[in-house]
Amino acid sequence: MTRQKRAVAALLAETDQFTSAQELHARLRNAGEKVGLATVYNQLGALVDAGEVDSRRGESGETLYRRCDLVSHHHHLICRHCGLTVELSAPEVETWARELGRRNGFNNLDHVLEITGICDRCSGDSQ
Amino acid sequence: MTRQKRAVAALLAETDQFTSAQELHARLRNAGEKVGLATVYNQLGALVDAGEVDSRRGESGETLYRRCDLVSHHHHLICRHCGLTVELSAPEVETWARELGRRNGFNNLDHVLEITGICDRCSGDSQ
DNA sequence: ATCGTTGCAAATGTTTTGCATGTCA
DNA sequence: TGACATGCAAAACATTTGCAACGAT
Repeated sequence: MTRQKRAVAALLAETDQFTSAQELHARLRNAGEKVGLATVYNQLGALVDAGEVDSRRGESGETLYRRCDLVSHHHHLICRHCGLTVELSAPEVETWARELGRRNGFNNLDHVLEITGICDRCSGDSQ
Repeated sequence: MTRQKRAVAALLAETDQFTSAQELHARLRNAGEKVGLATVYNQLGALVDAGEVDSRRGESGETLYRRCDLVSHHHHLICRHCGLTVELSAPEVETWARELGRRNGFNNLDHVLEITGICDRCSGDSQ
């Protein structure tokens, strides 16, 4: 358990939006933490493998990371404006996806579902 | 309407798996077509904007392209082994996603759903 | 002391861009 | 001809890797 490991974990714990490795690294640097970019990538990869962090690809191609609130399989509802993220359980969709895959002759099914929109806070604002 | 434009469109027409720009370019070259990589990217971008081609990000980070069969909003069921792709309409999921977003105070909802699995052909094979 | 972690710098791979050239209409 | 498409080479990114120095236990 190194200082860098702790720093990355701590930053993720207080961030509830999907964030790129580059940005997390920049924030750590700004906060005075001396952490290498490669280490940030390393840690994020490890945390994803450990199931403690979710990752997804942003539109611009970078990988975005966020700590997991739900332990089990879940989906995200994400505000396109401010990045606010709500984690969703969706049993109906799970069943539906598995069933539909099976009906098409597929095994070993998995799926990714992501809902995006503008949250009420951002809709309300003049933003 | 240039020769290159036609070549890219023709290749996409006869390809029904998601394919990277790099690979499409390589195939065009192998087929004797003289097309620049930048032009392939250009064309693919234009076709995506025109709604004639779907794009998604592969696991390794590149963008994959495939001609659209369905004009309207739809989803994909993709074989992780051979890349076989089935286009799906899923009204239940559309409604569900919109409703769930609204219930969380989101407007302007959109979503992405992708189901992956191993198709029967690939399951059957020793592959 | 040992062994995994770190972090720089360089490599990798994809996509974009600048700009001179070619080509369609 | 005149505007736009092309395509090379170089730039711009995100990410990975090699490897020597470092630090936790």
